[in-house]
Amino acid sequence: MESSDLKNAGLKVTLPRMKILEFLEASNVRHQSAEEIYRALLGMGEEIGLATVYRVLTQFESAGLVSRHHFEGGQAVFELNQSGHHDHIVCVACGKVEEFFDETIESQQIKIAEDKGYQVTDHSLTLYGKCSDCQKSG
Amino acid sequence: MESSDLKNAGLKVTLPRMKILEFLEASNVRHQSAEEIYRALLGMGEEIGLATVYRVLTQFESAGLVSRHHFEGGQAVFELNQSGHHDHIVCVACGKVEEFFDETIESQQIKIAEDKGYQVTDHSLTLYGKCSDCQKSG
DNA sequence: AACGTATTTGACCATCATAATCAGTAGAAT
DNA sequence: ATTCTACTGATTATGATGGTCAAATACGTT
Repeated sequence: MESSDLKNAGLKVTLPRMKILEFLEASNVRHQSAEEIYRALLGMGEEIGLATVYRVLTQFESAGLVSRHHFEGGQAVFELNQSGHHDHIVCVACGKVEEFFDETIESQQIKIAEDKGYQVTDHSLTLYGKCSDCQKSG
Repeated sequence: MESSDLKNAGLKVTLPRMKILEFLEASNVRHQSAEEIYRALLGMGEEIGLATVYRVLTQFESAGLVSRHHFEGGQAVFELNQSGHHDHIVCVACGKVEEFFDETIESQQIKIAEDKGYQVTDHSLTLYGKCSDCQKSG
């Protein structure tokens, strides 16, 4: 149930927040920009403002419900935090985003940081390349 | 000599380009935003426009002379491509940026991409954490 | 269920980083 | 030196996102 997610996150249960959360959960596209989410909701006949979408997504991020990624290109994309941590591989031709998790890389990152005296709080790893489909067609 | 760098890159040798390249080579700060570079040049008494700095840095990037990084925070930072490829670790407290290169991570990235059928063209890996100095003081 | 208050919303404007325009200027080829 | 074209710089435009504020709404209390 989504409303409990919102309550657990310390957010008042409001219509726009519910709509956005429901949309993210129902959508089969995992990485979407604020603008895309906004347009999708408009297209579904929902009355919502773009500013609200930005605000709510930022609140969701602070609450740990979503993650914000800055791939190449202007807009940030948001994804629901349902599975655990993972990194991304982005097709530079079609924009498709896939996820992966690699224990070797994860532990190596920690080790590197420790060697340099850093306490890691976060990291971002994104691979860019051409997916198999785009290699054939392009 | 810098002018040959510009010629090799297919760029006409002009005063602003020389000034920016010289500045980057002379500076002991390796990662700087367009605005920072602009202000530094102004401070040195150079007459240059901000638009030119942005334009030239973008040209340098296309020519492979510099790399552009989007760490957290609004502006992109630029760095001269003098050493080979490396990744970054950024202190979230003081903003200090260090560089590292790890063969294990590099090869593992290629392997992951290949397993998924991707042809890697690029990647970006940035670790965020607290450096040893900032751990002590805060 | 109705009320009251503090939060939230949405329309609009502000801002920030960066790109585009365009008239004037400066490289470089003749 | 002249001419042609690419470059520069001031300004304006743009696109993503945050701030403002009056109107609307959620939710604890009666």
